[in-house]
Amino acid sequence: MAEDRYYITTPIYYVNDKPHIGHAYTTLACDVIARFMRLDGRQVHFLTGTDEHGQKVEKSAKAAGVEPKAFTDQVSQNFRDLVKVMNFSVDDFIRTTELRHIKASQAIWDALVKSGDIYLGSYAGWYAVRDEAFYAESELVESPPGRKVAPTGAPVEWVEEPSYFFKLSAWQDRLLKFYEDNPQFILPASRRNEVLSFVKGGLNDLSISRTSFKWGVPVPGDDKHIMYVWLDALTNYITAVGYPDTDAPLFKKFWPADLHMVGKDILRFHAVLWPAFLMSAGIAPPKRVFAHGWWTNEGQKISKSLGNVIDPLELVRTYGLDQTRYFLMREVPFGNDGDFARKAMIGRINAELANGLGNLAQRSLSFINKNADGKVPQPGALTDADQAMLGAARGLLAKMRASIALQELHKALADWMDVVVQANQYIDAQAPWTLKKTDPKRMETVLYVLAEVLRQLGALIQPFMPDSAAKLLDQLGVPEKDRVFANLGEAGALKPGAALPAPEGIFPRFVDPSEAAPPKSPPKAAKR
RNA sequence: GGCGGGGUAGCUCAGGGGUAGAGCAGGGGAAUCAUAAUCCCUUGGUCGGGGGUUCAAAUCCCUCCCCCGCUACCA
Repeated sequence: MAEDRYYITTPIYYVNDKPHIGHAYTTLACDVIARFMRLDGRQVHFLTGTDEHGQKVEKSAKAAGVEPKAFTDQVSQNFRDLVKVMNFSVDDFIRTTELRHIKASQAIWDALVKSGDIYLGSYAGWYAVRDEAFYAESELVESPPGRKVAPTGAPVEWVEEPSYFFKLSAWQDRLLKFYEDNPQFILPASRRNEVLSFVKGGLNDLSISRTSFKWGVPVPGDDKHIMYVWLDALTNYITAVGYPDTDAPLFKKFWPADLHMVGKDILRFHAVLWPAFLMSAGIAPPKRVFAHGWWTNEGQKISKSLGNVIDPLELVRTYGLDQTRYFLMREVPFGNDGDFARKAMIGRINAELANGLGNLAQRSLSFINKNADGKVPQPGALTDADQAMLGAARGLLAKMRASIALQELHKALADWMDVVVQANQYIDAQAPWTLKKTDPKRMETVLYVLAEVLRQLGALIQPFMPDSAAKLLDQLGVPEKDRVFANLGEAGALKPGAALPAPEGIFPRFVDPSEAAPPKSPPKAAKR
């Protein structure tokens, strides 16, 4: 029996960025899981938000001539807009500049102090003014020989500033034990290995305060310091459920979180620092951190300097919302890096959505509309073929549930697609258009089976493509309240005789504008 | 350099001692309910190179070549 609650989070996004495909991808994966869990009967808390502190924000605000808070009010809106456009079903949107978060951050700080894991020391290192960054001794390069500079070529100087430290070094063994006791804390497994070897290599204490700028959460009792951004940022996950009030209803219900979804670039902060902070503060660590991969654009690494950043809003405009959601979840084994190729996108839309599910629904439903009086057909005795078809559709939930539990989102879609293909094979093999003339009763049975299969397919695709799934279920006359997974299988089977609305297309083919009307004879350049 | 993962059909990848697989692409055919969508059949690979163990190796061992990830404090 599955637990009836589920807490899932995205990272909080750094407001200095414009939302790009990476942000959309992370939150989309969470949205799919959150929707799946809700439909599967769980109470879900789905959190996203924005990280609004740090030196870069302070600088950007200054450059824009406004106070940091006014600046972040403005830019964090971009991320709230993304939530709307992508149809993300978030339950809470947290901002690190909110009072509740500042209180929570200071509270966890106090808890770390109380546990004896914080001490005052000084942070020293090679600092490059030009890069505004510290570099490790090992990162420095000699150029020209004898003179050490940053890998970026910037000159460095040795600087020291007072800083509070977290005794991370003391947590190595406890972290390793934690990983060992919770083998699925880090997924995919390959990432787990990386983290393990990193921790086994030894941990240094971590500088967790700064004095060089002001835009952050003040360290309790020492206003000259602000908290290190990562300690501040990670704390959002408990802020949102009521910390420091560990008796708060949300906290008691939802902590520890079931899943922190993150990009592979920030895995370590979540898989090493965060559990150490939490355990030190006497709070249970989350159950899982999943690190997903990155996208390339037509085989090219994405970067601002290359100018090939993918704008999710643009994708939605061009290909449609559900098509975009489907492609991102379907194209790549979740966890791996993937390539966004226009050709692949169009291929998926047309082959799987338009020709696969769309056409299956259209041919089935319009046949019912024309030949079964526009009502749910009356099934007779089921043949082996019928039962095999129904069995495949009704067995889908269990398969998809198993995949979603391990964040194998692509696998859930592959299993779903298998049933779409099987249904197209079924309709061809049963040929209701022939049965219409030879055995109308049998035809009704076949059509009923098809309608039932479509109902399962529609319900199960809701987490991935909410709007399109709703259209399909509308056409099957399934009331909104009956679209939860508890109604899959025989429990919520369609009632023969129920009137069905006239069907209409769900997924149009994507016609590539650049190929739509090829010129008959390419105009030859006039030579003269 | 160290640790880890990988190199299998044109493309993306699954398989992991016993007659080489899937999807897409390519070729042929059937059907005409449907968004000209669908279905069936099919071409195609000495499984990175070399060596070894074995009755038998894509699969185990050795070695070489190539690719990718991680190797601490920028979100």
